[in-house]
Amino acid sequence: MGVYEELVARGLIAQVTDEKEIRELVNSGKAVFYIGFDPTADSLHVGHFMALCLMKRLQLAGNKPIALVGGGTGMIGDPSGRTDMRQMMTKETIEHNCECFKKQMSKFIDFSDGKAMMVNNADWLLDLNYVELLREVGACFSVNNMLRAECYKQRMEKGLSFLEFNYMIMQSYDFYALYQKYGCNMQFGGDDQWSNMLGGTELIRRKLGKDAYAMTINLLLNSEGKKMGKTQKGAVWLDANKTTPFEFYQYWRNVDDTDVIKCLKMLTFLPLDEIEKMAAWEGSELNKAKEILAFELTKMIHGEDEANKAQEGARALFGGGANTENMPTTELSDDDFTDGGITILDLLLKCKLIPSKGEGKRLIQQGGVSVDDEKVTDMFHKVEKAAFEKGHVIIKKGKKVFHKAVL
RNA sequence: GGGAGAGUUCCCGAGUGGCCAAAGGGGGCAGACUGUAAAUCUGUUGUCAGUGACUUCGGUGGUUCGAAUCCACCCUCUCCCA
Repeated sequence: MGVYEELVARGLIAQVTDEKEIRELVNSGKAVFYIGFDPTADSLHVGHFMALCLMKRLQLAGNKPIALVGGGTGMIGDPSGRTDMRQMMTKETIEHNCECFKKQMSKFIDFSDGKAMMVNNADWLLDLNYVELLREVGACFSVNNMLRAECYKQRMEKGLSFLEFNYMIMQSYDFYALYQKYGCNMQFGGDDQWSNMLGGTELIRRKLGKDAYAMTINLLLNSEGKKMGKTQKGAVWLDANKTTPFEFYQYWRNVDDTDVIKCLKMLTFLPLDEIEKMAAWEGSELNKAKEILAFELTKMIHGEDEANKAQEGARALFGGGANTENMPTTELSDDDFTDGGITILDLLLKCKLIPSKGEGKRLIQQGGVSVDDEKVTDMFHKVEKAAFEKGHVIIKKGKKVFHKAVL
């Protein structure tokens, strides 16, 4: 089985421009491909991770990846699939984010000995001259076609500014530039990028008379059709400071039954036949598969040590015993105490477990708070300093959120 | 440039002088049931020292005892015409 077949079997491939050509190119390790990442935040998230995995898989098969950081396209903002305009970012933010991306990427992809490259499209996009650009590529784009692009559909109703409309041209130009500079003959991206990518192949064909290919990856959607890797707090980040390894582990440990196998296939490097065996598991047995998924992913991103810690921590907490070692922790100082104690509401607030006292009261009234395994029923409850004699106090919010407060 | 319409709480969306911290839905949070799952059911969902006070209906002023609601100006967006 070649890489291409494996990608198909894992459910990663969404659309391709020319299946036969691409299969041959990829399987023979002759592809020089790029994936673009726009610096919309200071950390990569799960969606990016999937793209990086794909890069890795292809690299292992002998193909050469180019990771493109969108220092230039980030100045425009991609309107694909969005209903409103992106907030414009300052140059400084973009540059900062690019740096963060670079660091994270080099953890996954081997950039040594020219096995892979990292480029920034700011290097060529920012120097473009408007009139020259129009004369060079403007004639190659049909506004009629662009307006028909699926990814702008929503924006045709709510409004699309000229700024964002140009995003497709910038991305197409990237592909065109990379083709000429580095012989990049293929582009990968999320399925929402399809029209932008076609813009690039079209441009290369028209300007250079050469064929280039595009392939999109299925977006990681859960059974309800929503993008995975998002929580109510925002994205699940790869940066340990933004999403702790434990939180990261828990996110995957808690995916829906219906999504486990799909995630294993799409995100992990476990052999397909192993995953197929897990697919036969039923009922609560699936919990084992979820543990494997959570462990594998945490290992890839935060290393084996962190993955072990997260797993042990989770097992201990949910298994009954209290392993407090890797729990999120808040340090309290003497100032937080009055008359030798701290009220439960202040304590929750201090640990950032509640955004307001009103919410804290509700939690307590509904029986969602425990301190050292004792349910708190009184909203004026005071935690005495004596409770900290052993060094810490364990607060449980709801069923799954544990927090340690130390003095 | 001319004309029409819209902007409400996390999101969608009712409300058109006092009974409005603002219907309904979604989402979130908590409880029950479970497998740290889903589905379902229940409660809850502006802030605070909670029989009360304070801030919130695009912005700024105004009318009024009283404004999300009326008036003026401004900003943003959509649609039609050029």
